[in-house]
Amino acid sequence: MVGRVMERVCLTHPRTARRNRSPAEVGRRLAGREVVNVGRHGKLLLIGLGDGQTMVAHLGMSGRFSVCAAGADRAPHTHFVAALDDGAEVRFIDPRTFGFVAVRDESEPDPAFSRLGPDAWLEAPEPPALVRALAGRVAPLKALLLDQRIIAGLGNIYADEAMHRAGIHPLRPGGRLSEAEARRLLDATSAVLEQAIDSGGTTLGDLAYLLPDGRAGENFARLKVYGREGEPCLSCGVPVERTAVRARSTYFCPVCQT
DNA sequence: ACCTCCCTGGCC
DNA sequence: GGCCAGGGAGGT
Repeated sequence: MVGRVMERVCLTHPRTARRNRSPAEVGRRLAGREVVNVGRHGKLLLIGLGDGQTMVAHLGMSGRFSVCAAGADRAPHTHFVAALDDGAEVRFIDPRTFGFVAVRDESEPDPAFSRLGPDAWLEAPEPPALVRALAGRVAPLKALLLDQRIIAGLGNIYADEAMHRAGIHPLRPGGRLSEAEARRLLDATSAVLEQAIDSGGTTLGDLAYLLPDGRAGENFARLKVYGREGEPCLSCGVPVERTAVRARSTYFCPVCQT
């Protein structure tokens, strides 16, 4: 993708372009730009365009990117299409429109983009730093793991998986995590993400998430607790339980996680 | 620091 | 026909 030029860019849905003034503005500012580098911070995809410009995208709940031939059939809910100079098209498909595609200039920083904590995969904190970040917090650890200002990149599935792997209960007050537990949690986070990445990500039954070539990720079969309410814990055999934290389903083993 | 809302497909 | 899924913003 690096070195490709987005010759024509078309956005149609106002919600997909909501981080800028209009779909037309995003299209206009991206058209003709070359992809200089591709990065990521937490759940934000960062496409460097040079000259202080960055294309920023978030998949939200149901968004996915597709890279295909320019003439290929267009899936429903295709809200962004960029025609590249090699004949391919990059498309953003997002039924629920929780995702977005934006363009920003470094000279006009958006506060919403600058509050992210360290990336969970690329720059995970050391245990003492995590303990400090959680000090005094009484909110359940699960809620704090979903707070992108503390650690960026964990969503509902991987937060549950990491806490299970670390043997820590999701309702534990965040401030009551020892340094040893913080180390276990960070090691677990790293292992859970590595496995998910190696597996191509977690495609659920709704097929909302797919790889850019259309294949499904294989990580669903490797989940230990998420979506397994009532099924035996793979470590101890006790039924996995489900509760709600901040209106998010939270799966855990009542025996393995303390 | 918490609650509500946004949005659609799939499912009961 | 109504409910559920959930990342993040905004309001209280």
